[in-house]
Amino acid sequence: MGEEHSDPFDILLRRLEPAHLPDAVRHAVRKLPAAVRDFRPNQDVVHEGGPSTHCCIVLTGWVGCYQMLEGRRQIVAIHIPGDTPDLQSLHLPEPDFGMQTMTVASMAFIPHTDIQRLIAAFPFLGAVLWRETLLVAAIHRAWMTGLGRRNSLGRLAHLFCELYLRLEAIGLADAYSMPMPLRQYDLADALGQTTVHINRTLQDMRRAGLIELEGRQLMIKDWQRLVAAAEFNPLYLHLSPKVAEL
Amino acid sequence: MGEEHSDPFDILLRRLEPAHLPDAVRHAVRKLPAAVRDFRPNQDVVHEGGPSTHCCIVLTGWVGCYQMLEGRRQIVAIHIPGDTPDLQSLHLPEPDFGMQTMTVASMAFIPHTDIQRLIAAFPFLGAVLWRETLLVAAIHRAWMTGLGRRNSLGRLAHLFCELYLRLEAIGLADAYSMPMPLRQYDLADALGQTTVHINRTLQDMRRAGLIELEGRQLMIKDWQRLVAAAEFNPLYLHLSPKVAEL
DNA sequence: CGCTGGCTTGATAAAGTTCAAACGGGGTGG
DNA sequence: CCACCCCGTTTGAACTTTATCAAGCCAGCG
Repeated sequence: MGEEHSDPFDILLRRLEPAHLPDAVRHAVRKLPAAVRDFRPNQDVVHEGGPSTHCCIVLTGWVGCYQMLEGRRQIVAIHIPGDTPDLQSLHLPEPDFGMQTMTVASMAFIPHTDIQRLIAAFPFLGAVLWRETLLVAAIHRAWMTGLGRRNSLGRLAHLFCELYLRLEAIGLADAYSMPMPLRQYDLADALGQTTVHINRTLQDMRRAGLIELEGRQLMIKDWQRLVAAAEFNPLYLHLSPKVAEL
Repeated sequence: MGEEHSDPFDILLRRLEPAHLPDAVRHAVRKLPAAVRDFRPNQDVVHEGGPSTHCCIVLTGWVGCYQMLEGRRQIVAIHIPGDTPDLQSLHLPEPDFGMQTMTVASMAFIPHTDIQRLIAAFPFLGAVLWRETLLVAAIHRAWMTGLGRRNSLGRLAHLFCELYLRLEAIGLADAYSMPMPLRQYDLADALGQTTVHINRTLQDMRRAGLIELEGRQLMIKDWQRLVAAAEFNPLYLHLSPKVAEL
């Protein structure tokens, strides 16, 4: 992984590319002050408690947002490079969830004040960031439907379909092959089940020839049947139209 | 219910009161063109398919947002008067969910173009509406955690706590008594369970002295124990501080 | 070589679903 | 005014899915 020390905003701007930000905005974004921090896996991303003062961008690695109940964890979002997991803190500074790395990861932190200033100067950027938060909410809704109405296999299948398309959109997956750094207990906590049951369902999926999964790499063996098993409709991801190809 | 024919924006502005919109903005909002429509219960709120061109405001009654899977429904949001269920359509015009009235209801519809114009003129209004969509997402997260990690009683208890506070905030509930127009099958579809099971759990809650529920009216008999059973933390609703009183 | 973290297996229990039928109250039409 | 019907609720019994508990496995690493 020849990780060249590039501008931390490359990945964000790539993510926002479909919005066709004007050059002026792109340049202004690049001038934002970003504090980059590196994390180990399973490390909490803490803002020293209290109201948030920064937003973060995932540069590399995967990050999960979660809520805790007595002894139980629910992962409410999984973020990949280019994502902005806590943009909501701009207007809801009191966080309602925690963030945790799922892998080795690096993140950039940008003060709210600077983002606000930029939005004031470029209202279009505000709209683009607003849209980002709406996409997160759309994914939340799809997850709710999975948690409420899909069985174990459907939930796993749906998550794999979603993550494949999201990774593919940023160039981190291709040819039905993708990284899958999540542990079985992460999958369990994202899908509202136990590790044991996830393990058994994964075996079912392998036996059914839907997927191959080993060494942190997931291969989708039969996209059509996986989509069918998931009752997956990519609409909610609002990706560029070329997804229709699949 | 002496339903005076008042300005459709009263309820919205009341909802947004904590934001302290300047008078100029309030007046501009009131001048927005609003088409008011009345609905029967269980009626779909259709935008004639295709991309949305309007946003709606719930004026009276309750409205649910839902996603369908083969033969199964998941309610992903419940909206009460003053709520704006599809603000997200401003930036994600392709809807990823349907809307359905849960009661007799009336709604106001406002063209995107007019809202966009107003946001351009008053960026502060844009921020306030953005925040509204973030609140919806925060509620989504709380629901996910319930769907994934709470048992039947916890889910019902949590929903009742949430709805009580939301209704109380707009003056539609008081003294631990609130309207509960949702049918048991609505509760089931919101909480990812079956009507039969919801029915049995409701009986448990009554027997435990947590609630009284009859004639579409819910009385919370023991707020403290209901909160405990729900593991309810009102933070995510971002209501005014006086909620701390409870 | 022995630990550790994550994966796998088995047996048992609990929570929730399914199917089917009955109940009950409010509204309607004869 | 009564009978009926409809919609939502309630009940029962059998069944599935998923959780729980506990132990074993296995590969990579220090």
